[in-house]
Amino acid sequence: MERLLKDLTEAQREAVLHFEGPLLVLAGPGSGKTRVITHRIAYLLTKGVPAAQILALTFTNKAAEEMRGRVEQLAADQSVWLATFHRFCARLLRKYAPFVGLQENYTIYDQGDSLRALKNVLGRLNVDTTCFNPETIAKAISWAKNQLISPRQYQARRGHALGEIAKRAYPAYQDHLISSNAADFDDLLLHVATLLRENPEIRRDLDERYKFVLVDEYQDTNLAQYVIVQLLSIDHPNLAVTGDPDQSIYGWRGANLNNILEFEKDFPNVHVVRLERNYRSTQRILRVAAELISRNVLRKEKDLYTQNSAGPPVRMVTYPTQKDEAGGIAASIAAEIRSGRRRAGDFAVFYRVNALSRAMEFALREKGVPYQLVRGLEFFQRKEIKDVLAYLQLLANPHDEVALLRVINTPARGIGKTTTGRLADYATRHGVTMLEAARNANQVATLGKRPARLISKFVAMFDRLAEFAAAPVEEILGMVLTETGYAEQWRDSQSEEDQQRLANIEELLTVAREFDEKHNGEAQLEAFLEEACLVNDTDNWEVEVDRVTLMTLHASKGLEFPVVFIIAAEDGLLPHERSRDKPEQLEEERRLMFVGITRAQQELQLSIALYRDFRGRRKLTIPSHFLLELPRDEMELVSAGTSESYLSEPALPPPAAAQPEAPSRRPAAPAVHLTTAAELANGGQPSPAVSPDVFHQGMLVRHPKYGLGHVIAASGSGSGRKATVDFGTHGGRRKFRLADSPLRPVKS
DNA sequence: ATTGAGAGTTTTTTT
DNA sequence: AACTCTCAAT
Repeated sequence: MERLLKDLTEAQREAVLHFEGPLLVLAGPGSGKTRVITHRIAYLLTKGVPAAQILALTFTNKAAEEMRGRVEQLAADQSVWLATFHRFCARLLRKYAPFVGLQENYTIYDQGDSLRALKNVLGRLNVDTTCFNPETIAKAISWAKNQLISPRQYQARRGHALGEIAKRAYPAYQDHLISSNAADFDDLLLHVATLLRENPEIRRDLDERYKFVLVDEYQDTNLAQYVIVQLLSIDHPNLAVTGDPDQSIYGWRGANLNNILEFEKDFPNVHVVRLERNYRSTQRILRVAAELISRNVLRKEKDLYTQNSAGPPVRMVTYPTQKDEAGGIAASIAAEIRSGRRRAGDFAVFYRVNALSRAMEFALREKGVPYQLVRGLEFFQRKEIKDVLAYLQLLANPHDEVALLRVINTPARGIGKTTTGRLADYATRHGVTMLEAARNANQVATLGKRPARLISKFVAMFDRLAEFAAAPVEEILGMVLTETGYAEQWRDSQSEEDQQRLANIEELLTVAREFDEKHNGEAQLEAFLEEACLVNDTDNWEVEVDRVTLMTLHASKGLEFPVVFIIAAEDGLLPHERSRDKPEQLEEERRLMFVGITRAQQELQLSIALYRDFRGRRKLTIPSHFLLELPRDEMELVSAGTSESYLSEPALPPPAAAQPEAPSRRPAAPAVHLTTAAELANGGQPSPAVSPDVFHQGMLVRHPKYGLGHVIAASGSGSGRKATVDFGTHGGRRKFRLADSPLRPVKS
């Protein structure tokens, strides 16, 4: 107990020591929020609350993982259920699926799958998609689900064309999901909310079971999540939520700020703790942040303060072009590293949209500064991965229509749109699944001889696969690849992309093996698929690695860095042009900038470029309105000169000790891109020479200046051997005389 | 049924 | 600039 409380401040202790009854912790940025949650869990455990009665919900796997780690340190061997909302719901639904019209082996559709399903439905409904694309309709349906509006309840607002379409599409889409025994992301929450609402005895059981519910980032909850935690906290109203209204940046995903603003109305006897002291940033940074956020109207006043030092002024830099911006930042980072004052891992660069990362990447590469690029969805969204996983989906759940349609002609086996359309008709008319329809291909009158034969062949192959459905995941995957010959189409290909696809499939096999090992081979196929779609590549981001971090402002939430650069603080980007019309959206953009600013511990630089190339054109920019709202007395305004000065900055020398290469899980197309130590060696000692003959077509190679590339072609021998190498976006294609080139093979 | 050229899009994306 | 989707030709 002593140990638990010793490092806590008065306010933090107050939150930790709160035992029963509702608790609201309003925690400003850098105020030790995670610490409060983890310590509170540990405290509950020492008070004798069984671990099984504690449920802690987060929004990201990363947050859940981090908390798990910290709780384990405080109270080892106590398995508290710490999960994301979606994972918690997914598990619960495995048990209670029949109550909402699903079976236990239901499939989870990710965004891509659900869009596919919607498109199928729209096609069958003959909906005119000229005015509204499927994405827009999907958004409308998703919105309805987040509002817990069922297909039957859905009403279009008068004269709203989109609403009229959604009113037709939503019920059909939902029927389609149910008959496919599938749930989309929104359903995971919607179904659980419905389950709890409509089954009082189940609700009571679960309320009893999870006596202590904790929710992190409560400001980001949507109505469905709100209802779920409320319903779990009626008999045992020990709901403890933490959050910061000023850091709500997911309104566009249905998050409702009122959930946290009105928590006190929901639980009149709530105990409120405010954590306003900041332990992260300098006074100046905090003041800039506070000043900015004070412009928001829809907000609870908060008093942010810190006893940290004042720190240097916040820099506000104007560059001539985006190239100068990227080059200037890269140069100053390189200079700081060279002087030994900072390490690469101390820096982060944030931007509003992913497209802005390009120039930054290029500049860092040029200066030899190692970086990691964090991007949202990547690996599990790739076509080749989704294709292969679709086979597993269908094995786990034969009702899954999206999976069947994806798989039936992949790789191409001559079963086209017309044929699948006829199968679908047959399935609807006879009330069977499409797989069953395919099984009866011979009886489908509309089908010709050849298509029927091809389909039967496919079904036969699928049945052979089905025999392995209970095997370890890696084995199933192996069988899928063998039986379908899916990977063969690329095996002999010369193109770099195809080789990447192969590497990605290899990587999937590795992921499967790791999964099997973790679960002693006892794992369920569904669990693997659940992981595949509920996991995000951002989870792969590594704190430890000594590299500059590049990420969107959204991705930066919850992190901190000694030095932060926010680039492109320009009108149309920050605030984003699509947020300009509505005041509440504008406020969200302001919160987004607030989040970015408050990530900085010691130094902060905001910047704009006078000219920016975007979507293929160069435009004269307008500085962000937000910049006018910052206190000038805390800032230093800099107008950076022309590009010449940056270009003459020398590149970084190679690091003293070669750093061990970070374990990049996805070698071919990592979501977290890591420049390697060798890429750093710009002008450094050459690595030991290799014979030109070891290079061959398809090989992954590394060049000190251009980074990783693939050998497209290689010919000749000995000192005359030449190769063409593709370095992707930044280096392009280049030819080398191998004997004289600094190219080195990369073992993969 | 497959392929390729042209047209149309374009935020953020915890799950 | 880069990507996806559609439609028309093969």
